[in-house]
Amino acid sequence: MGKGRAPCCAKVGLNRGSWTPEEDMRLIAYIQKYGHANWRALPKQAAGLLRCGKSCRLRWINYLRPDLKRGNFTVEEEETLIKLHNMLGNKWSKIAACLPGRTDNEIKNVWNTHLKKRVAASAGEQKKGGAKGKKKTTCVDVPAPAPSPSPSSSTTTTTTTTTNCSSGESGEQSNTSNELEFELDKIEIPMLDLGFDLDMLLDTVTNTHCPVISSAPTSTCSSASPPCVVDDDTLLDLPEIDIVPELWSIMDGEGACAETAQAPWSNAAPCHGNGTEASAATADDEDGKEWWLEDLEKELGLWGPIDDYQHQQQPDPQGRVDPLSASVDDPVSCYFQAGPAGAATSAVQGPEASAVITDIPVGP
DNA sequence: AAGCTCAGCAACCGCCGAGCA
DNA sequence: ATGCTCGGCGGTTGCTGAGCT
Repeated sequence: MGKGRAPCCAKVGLNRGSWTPEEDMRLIAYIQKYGHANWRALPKQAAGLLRCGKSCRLRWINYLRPDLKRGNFTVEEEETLIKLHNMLGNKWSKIAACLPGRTDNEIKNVWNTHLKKRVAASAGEQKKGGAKGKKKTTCVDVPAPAPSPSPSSSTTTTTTTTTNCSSGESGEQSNTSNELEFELDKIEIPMLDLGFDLDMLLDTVTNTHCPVISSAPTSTCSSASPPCVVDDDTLLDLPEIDIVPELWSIMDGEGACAETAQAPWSNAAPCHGNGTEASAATADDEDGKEWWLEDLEKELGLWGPIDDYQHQQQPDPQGRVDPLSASVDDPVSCYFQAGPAGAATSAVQGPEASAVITDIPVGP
């Protein structure tokens, strides 16, 4: 199957590399309005979004999705990840299904950068002077077969994780669902603040559908969940992105979404990494609904007073200028130049204040 | 202060399975 | 039954910033 498949996109004329805030906003705006039933058609329909569908999908799933957690992994999450990896191997999507708000890419990165070493160290300690010359790149990274339950009796530290340094992928792939259930049954996973138990995990792993996610106020638009169903009326079964209505006014130019969409999940702001800025944001936001946009703006470096933002747009020592600054003809760029926070605030105060933005073409 | 190294992360690449005509 | 399209997954790459010399 799938042989002779054409590239997902013609690589000519499409942007590559890092996403610009403008592209992010276009993607968000489009998905908010039309959903993402067809990733490949999305860039064509979202005028001005010169990205291949795959790229859009990845960007959405890994970065723009509103139900993403941001910030460092908690200790519980790390331990959960370690144990799940021990059971599942490099099945990042399945692991991600059990870590709400975390993406497979993020998990993969965390594993490769942090946990792999930690587990390696733990395994080294456990072996107590055993073979010390482990090859960093091959050991640990190899998916470990489901270990014997005995080491898992300890519940707290990562030393319970066994590391299989055999080469190849012999182990993990052999796990059947039944075997997995068997193993899962015996392993206590510290999902203390994740709010779900082993049964739920079991369901997650066997069904590739995480009840934790689905039970959350957000929809199940994680990378491991079924695709959102798009209906022309309801558009999609994904959480309404809580872009401030003013932004929609700005984007649409016609105030199509001017009425505040009280998203059901809006009160359940995802866990921000360090809570401090989140709490500050929500404190400033009386409705508690603008956290996500604020967070996104912060992530995009767009957050802050206009002066600050404009200051950011100064050429760096290498003389590089943010592309947004260079494309002042683009109304979207103008919007970002002015700073979305300021623009949004202005929009609240008066539509004419944000009149610089007339339209972001997000429709087909 | 400058250069170098390394860790972290976002994005890309290629393959696979499912679904459909 | 076959071939194609599409979404999804896992591995890898490359950029960037922080830390070190």
